[in-house]
Amino acid sequence: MRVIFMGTPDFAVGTLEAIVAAGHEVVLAVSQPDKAVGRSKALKYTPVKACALSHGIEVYQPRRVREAECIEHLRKYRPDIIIVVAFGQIIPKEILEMPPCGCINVHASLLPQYRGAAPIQWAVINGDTITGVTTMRMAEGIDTGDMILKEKVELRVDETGGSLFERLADVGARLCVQTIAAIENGTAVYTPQDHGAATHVGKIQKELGNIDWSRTAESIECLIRGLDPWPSAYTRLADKTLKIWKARVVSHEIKGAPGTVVGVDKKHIFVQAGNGVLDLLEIQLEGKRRMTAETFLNGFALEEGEKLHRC
RNA sequence: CGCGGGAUGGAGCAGUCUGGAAGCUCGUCGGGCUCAUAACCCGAAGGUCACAGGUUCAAAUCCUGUUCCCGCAA
Repeated sequence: MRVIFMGTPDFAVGTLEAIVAAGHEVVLAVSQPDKAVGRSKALKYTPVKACALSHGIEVYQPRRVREAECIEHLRKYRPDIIIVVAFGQIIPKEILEMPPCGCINVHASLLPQYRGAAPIQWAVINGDTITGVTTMRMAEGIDTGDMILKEKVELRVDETGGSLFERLADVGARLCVQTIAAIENGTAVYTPQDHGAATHVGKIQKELGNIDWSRTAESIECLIRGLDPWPSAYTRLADKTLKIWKARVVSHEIKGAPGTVVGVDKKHIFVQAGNGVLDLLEIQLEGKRRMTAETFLNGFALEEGEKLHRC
């Protein structure tokens, strides 16, 4: 099939690779404009752009796909199908109706749950035990289209946003190729979503990682994993930002006010949460690199009774 | 040149302001204690103080340039 692929971040790259590997003719890759990134503020290709170029696929980076000029540009490529994976812009009706086989989206949740921007992180943050990937034929609303294929994925106890990202990206790539095949040979079944059961999740705001120590130890631990590797859960220590990369719930005792360091030994930092105690296992102080609590304590005199607080 | 922090034995840090003998907490190795130990005690090895210039009788420390790492911002 003649495919137009629309996507931007790493999550979409595997799917693009899989479509190419499946032998489809990707006639155009559409990605968001390159952005200045990193300390040097250098412009960087989006992951999808980099991948497309390495396959010799033409790349198109409109600021707004809904503009008439962009829509007409896409039409010239006469796609049979358009695949959209984490593109980052709303696709207008004209494009949705353009290809004969429709616009297919790969979404990293079990729809109708977690419609919206950051389903992966939220599954971890909410402590879910199961999530998955759904492919659908896109409709005008956000993630409201009829579902085609769905695959469940179980979350591990140490699942992070990053690890789940990779796993779901793999599943999504495979599912997308299967979906295209089903559409091509006419066996695709389109199942409407139960709109009444739908839930929505928004973009991850950095501020979400600002730890509220009065919350339960379990929910903080899930937050830490969900926001790893980006944007990370953090708190404040010695007037500096302290990122927390890994922690473990060790008890449900209350020994002090939320945020209080209730115990320190050579390898552990015990912090009071709302309903129990968290052992901080891997942390990163502003300006320093990420390290285990043991390593951190070799050079930092952390005293029991010290307070961690919101920024 | 967006803002800021940093580079010191294998790891994490102090020392830099106020130049003048390399320090702390660990790890490693050897020995001791112990039923035993990741615990404790004793001892040892291990560092061109990121790199390149400069100032000085003397530079980890002051000046100039370079490289790399990290936080913020995007």
